[in-house]
Amino acid sequence: MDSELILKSIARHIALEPREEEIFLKLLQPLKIKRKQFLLHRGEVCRHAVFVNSGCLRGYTIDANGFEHILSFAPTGWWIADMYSYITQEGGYLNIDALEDAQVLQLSKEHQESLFAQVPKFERYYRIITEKSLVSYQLRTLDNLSLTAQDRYLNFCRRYPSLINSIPQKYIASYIGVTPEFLSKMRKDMQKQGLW
Amino acid sequence: MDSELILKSIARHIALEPREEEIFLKLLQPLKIKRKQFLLHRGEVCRHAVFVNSGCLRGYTIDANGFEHILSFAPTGWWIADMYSYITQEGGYLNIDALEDAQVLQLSKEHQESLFAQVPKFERYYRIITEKSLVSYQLRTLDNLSLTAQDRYLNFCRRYPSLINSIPQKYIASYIGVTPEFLSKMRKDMQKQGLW
DNA sequence: CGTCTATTTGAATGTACTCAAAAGCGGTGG
DNA sequence: CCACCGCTTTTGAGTACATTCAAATAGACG
Repeated sequence: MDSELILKSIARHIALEPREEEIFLKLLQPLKIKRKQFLLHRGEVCRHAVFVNSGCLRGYTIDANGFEHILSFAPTGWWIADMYSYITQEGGYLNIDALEDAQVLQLSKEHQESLFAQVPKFERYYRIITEKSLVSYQLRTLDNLSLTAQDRYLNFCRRYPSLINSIPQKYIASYIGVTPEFLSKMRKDMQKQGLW
Repeated sequence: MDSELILKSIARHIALEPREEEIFLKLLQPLKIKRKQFLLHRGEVCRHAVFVNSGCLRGYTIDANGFEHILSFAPTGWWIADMYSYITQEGGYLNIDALEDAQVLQLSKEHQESLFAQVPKFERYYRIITEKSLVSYQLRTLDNLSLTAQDRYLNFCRRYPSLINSIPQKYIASYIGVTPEFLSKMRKDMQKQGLW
């Protein structure tokens, strides 16, 4: 199990003693996922928070007309879960699958509670990363309210530069809330305008 | 200072001893705000998280064309802040003002840290309410990606029934991401269709 | 009661979508 | 190693949802 990345990620927010690191690592369950494989289907209970050691996952819904809408990408170094379901332990609304072969570390809800009991500092860690995630969804909400599709795309490129050339364009369209056809046309226009 | 509501609100997530309640309440600073009065201007540092004891506040941005976009309402019993600014203590992007005369309790960032040091349970409380807030922004993001304006309005009515008849309609339009004119037309259509 | 703000209404416009089809690209097997 | 297949991207024409701008009406607060 490769634990270097996750420990580094945690060290940015709280300081752990070797003993505490050990407690934490023992609660994690490594898992390999192939491209297109599902970690979670809508309606299931999300029993784990998942840290991505390598590869890239996505969380998305399917609407009444059968269209996919991507809520989040989780490239290397990110956490992903159906937060609603993880918190309530009721059936969720997200599908989670892999865009590329991936290696992840899973932390079950029970193990997380056990972790909080043994090493209360982790309450702080998860509070802080939840706060940061909250802020990014707030910014995204404001983007959706105030920006044109073109500006949302430019923002996406600034925020996720590593994804632009590593995932199919249609997923970016789905994330920013336009059709793949329209994103294609926008990009063509942007090239003509020299914005690209 | 009226502390009943905030204590009840906290009791839903963590159990406090009388001593701990006392520590907490001493860190709060009560404040009265009149309608249209600002608690925070964009660019300022958000030094307090604010709990609304009575009245209603809103957080919003103004875009490049001068249009307001409401990120959040905070009716009685809710917290509000410019989370980005509160976390980083750098200049924020939100304006916060009162839609009605309000009474609030302010918790400064410094006092919050002091609270965490004295009563670590509060890490848990703020983690949990941040998680819930995160989920609601995730749902809102999915609504923005997948629903028509009419369905976003219907969702708003289900989620904030108390606001529908207590705040000007144009603020609801701003929150769901349409112009006031269009919301007015939608409502008329919905009445014709008998959806209302 | 008067004034200021919010809401409604209508016509013209624009941004993004739908549907259909062609072109491009990448992986896999022969 | 090339050819084929499936998936992604591009292109185009027609359409729909929502906006803009302007003006009239309604409503709320001092």
